[in-house]
Amino acid sequence: MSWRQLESMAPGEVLPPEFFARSALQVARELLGDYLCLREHPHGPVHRWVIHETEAYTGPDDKACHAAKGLTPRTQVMFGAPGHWYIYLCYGVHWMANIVCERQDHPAAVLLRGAGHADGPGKLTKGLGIGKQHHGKLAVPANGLWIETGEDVPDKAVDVTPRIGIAYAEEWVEKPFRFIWREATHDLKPAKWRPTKKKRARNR
DNA sequence: GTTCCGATTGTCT
DNA sequence: GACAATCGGAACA
Repeated sequence: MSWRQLESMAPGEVLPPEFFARSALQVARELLGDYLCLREHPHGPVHRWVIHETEAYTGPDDKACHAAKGLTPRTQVMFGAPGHWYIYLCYGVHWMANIVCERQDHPAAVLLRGAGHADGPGKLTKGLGIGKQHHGKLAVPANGLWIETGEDVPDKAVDVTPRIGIAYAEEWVEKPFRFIWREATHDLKPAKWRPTKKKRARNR
């Protein structure tokens, strides 16, 4: 039974911080079908994109999780309260949108990889206009970026795979921490795993 | 169809 | 100074 059913939330309700105060794996799975919502101006239109792909970064022991290297200025929001946005620049090019999970002092987060017609985390943030201005903010409508309940997605419609782009994470590379809502993505190209250029050079 | 590669900058060593 | 939770386009098959 999902948290949503326990709390009997109707579709279209804002997910409160408590929703995220659980394991990143559980949150990542349940976010499928929910709406990523953005409003640029207080009186501007609300953009709602259905979330169809997520990844869980589970804590300080997870070598793929940025917080595995300890508390730094960049990662400190992951060590804080759940329900806040952790947003960072990847490859000097793309902003990644993550929402902090678990509890204070247990760094964990869920990366939003696909929503609406965007089939990658960089396209998602670019398409919606998410950037460093949202970093560290609580995910509530007053801050312009939040998540609302959508439909429940059944397990049979969900693919679970290893995470993308984390070839350095040793025994955590193969963990099935990526969740894809298949029906929502069948006409999008799936993200392919590929080692980074430098890793390829090293392996030659 | 697949594979390769550069872009571009914050972060950590 | 190395490298990164990516992407789009070019080159090749």
